[in-house]
Amino acid sequence: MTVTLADVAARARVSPATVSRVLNGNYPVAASTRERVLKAVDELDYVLNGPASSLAAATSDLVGVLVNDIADPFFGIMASAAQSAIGEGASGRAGGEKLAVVCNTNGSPERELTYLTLLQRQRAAAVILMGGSLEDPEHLAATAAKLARMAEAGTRVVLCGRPPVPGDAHTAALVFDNRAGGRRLTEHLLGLGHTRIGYVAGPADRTTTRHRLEGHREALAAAGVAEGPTVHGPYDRAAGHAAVAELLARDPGLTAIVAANDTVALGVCAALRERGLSIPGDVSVAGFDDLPFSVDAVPALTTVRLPLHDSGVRAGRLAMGTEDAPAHGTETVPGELVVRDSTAPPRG
Amino acid sequence: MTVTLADVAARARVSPATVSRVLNGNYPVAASTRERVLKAVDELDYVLNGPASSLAAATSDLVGVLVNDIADPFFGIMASAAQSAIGEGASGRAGGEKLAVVCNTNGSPERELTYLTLLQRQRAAAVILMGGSLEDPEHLAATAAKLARMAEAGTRVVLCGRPPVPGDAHTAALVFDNRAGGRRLTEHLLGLGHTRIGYVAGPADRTTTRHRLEGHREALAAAGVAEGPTVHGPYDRAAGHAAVAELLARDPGLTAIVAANDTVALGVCAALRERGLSIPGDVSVAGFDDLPFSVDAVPALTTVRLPLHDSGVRAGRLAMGTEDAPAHGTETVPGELVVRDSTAPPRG
DNA sequence: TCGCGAGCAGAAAGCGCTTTCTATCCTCGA
DNA sequence: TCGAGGATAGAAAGCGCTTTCTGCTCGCGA
Repeated sequence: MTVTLADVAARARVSPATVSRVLNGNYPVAASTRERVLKAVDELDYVLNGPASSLAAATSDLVGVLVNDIADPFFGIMASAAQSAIGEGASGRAGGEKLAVVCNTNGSPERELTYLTLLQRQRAAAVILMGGSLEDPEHLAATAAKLARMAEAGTRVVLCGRPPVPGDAHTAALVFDNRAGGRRLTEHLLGLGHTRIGYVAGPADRTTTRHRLEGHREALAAAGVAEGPTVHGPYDRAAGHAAVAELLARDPGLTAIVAANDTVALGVCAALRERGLSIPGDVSVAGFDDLPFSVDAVPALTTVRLPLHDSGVRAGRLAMGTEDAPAHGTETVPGELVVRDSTAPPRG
Repeated sequence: MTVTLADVAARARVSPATVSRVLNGNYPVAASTRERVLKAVDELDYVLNGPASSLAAATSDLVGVLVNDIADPFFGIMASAAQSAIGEGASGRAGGEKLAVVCNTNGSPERELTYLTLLQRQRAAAVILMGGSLEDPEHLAATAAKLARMAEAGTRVVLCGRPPVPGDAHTAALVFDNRAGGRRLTEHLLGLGHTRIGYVAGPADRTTTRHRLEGHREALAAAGVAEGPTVHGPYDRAAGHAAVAELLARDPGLTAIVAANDTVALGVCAALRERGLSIPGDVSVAGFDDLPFSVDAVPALTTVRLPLHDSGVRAGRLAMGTEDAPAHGTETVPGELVVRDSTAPPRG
């Protein structure tokens, strides 16, 4: 029925052990023997049985990449970068081939845990968690426990764009400096002369949301400017679109709106236009992340650029063990303010 | 060290067989026994060993989703939809949990084959291939052979947005009617009065590219209008941006440009604006796919909407066996022309 | 010439689970 | 009261691979 190692061994007139060694290339095998084995493999069209080999070797070549929303380019870009870094890691020696798989949690804590368990079942070689996490203490604890357990079992754990787990010093973490980015963005607006600034935030219980918002407030406080209206919602266009009505209702004199991210900002822009307000003439708008489409928006979006691709690549390397973990386990990745056409001094 | 089935069995004072049956829920176990086992599982924090169980059962709970570019929302949306459909499939009986993993091929045939092999190694329960494929005969044959082999071994194979493999009647296929979509889009432009239409196509050797282009040409031929300049390039913004110069150089009198997809269209729009040309005043622009940002572009993009989400969900269900395959294995999924502000009658 | 170690191949013991086949215990119906 | 048969639980044989431990064969120095 299916071809097994033993079949190959028989055909090559060697023992199964030898075939295994040829395939894994971690034990000396005479060139002539190797050749004979390889020929048999080829002739029989043999495919290694992954589960069997993982079982025997007690390791697997799976690397899990967990993202909150795979349809969001924010995650897509990071995941793609990580995946390519992981794929490249393979190019070296035989057997180094890792299967990077991305799992979509949809921001749901249960799914996150489910995927983690499934990955744990598979004895994944590494796991990368991308993007902000929920701040629910219970879920945080559950996740931390699970990750600790996995790390203990030899799975490398990497955090990318998510704050490090408090107690744990063993997982490498690349965290985006959302707070500083948020601060800088608002400082830019304040510098332009805005004093009535609305804020469309992400879901209230996410780290990313909180940090960006805190940065915003820091800037406001430092300048002695009162905080404007804030609305929470998901990280999508519809949320931005819907938020505008509420923001304007709460303060019709708003001259600027900061959005949770670029996607939300696009929604804000659309809603503003529908109301006949010009950008940045009537209202300035700013986003976050600098996603690819942001430069093409009209007007082009002022935003904070995050090194999504680079971080993804580094996360992938960390997962492969190709790159050393940052000094204290955690490295803060700064964002860069990108000023474009959607922000300008307030009218008058 | 690690907790095994036997440990749980010992603690629950039953045989390993019984524990296995409780966990898989496919054999009658007395309620009291089950409870005892579950308690032991919980107390010991036992996690099933995936490889071992896959080996013994000769199946696994992995479902592979291959996409060309995970950073592209076109794929992100489909993959996300498929993944949620696959996750839901689990909700029923215990043990139905499948791990949907998305693999990024970057449009590279080698990587596609590599991932397929890796999935084959893992004895994946199903594989979904998303998006157009390369038209290289050799690669096509290699892929077809591999898929046939996998199907034979019990892996369900689903194609989504990719033409069916010629010889094979066993794999379900959802194919987008790119040709009809392309035709309709160009008919719309012709109806508006355009006769000098440029085309920014995708990579020359992809099915998606060819079908859309053929539809375009059909419309042109039917109307007796001569074909305008065509430029090939990747499916990204930069390609659209770069193509404009060449298109205009070849025919400075162009009144409309059709892009391979919305992302490319965005690049076209940006380049047009940089040259001081207005849209649709000077040049009409049309895209394809109706990605989320297209409605927010200024002007909003005329495009062809593909039911990306729905198709993804259906592909997921097909992979789970939750939905019956279409009658002849293949189903053609139509696109819908969406007319927005980026197209208008040519000036004068 | 003999012995020793390097170099290579094989034997065999699992890895942790599933599943068939068996054994046991009841519960009924006659 | 006895036997048949349903309902559960256990024993044990693998699933296909990796890897340790052994064993053999040479080549070379003494």
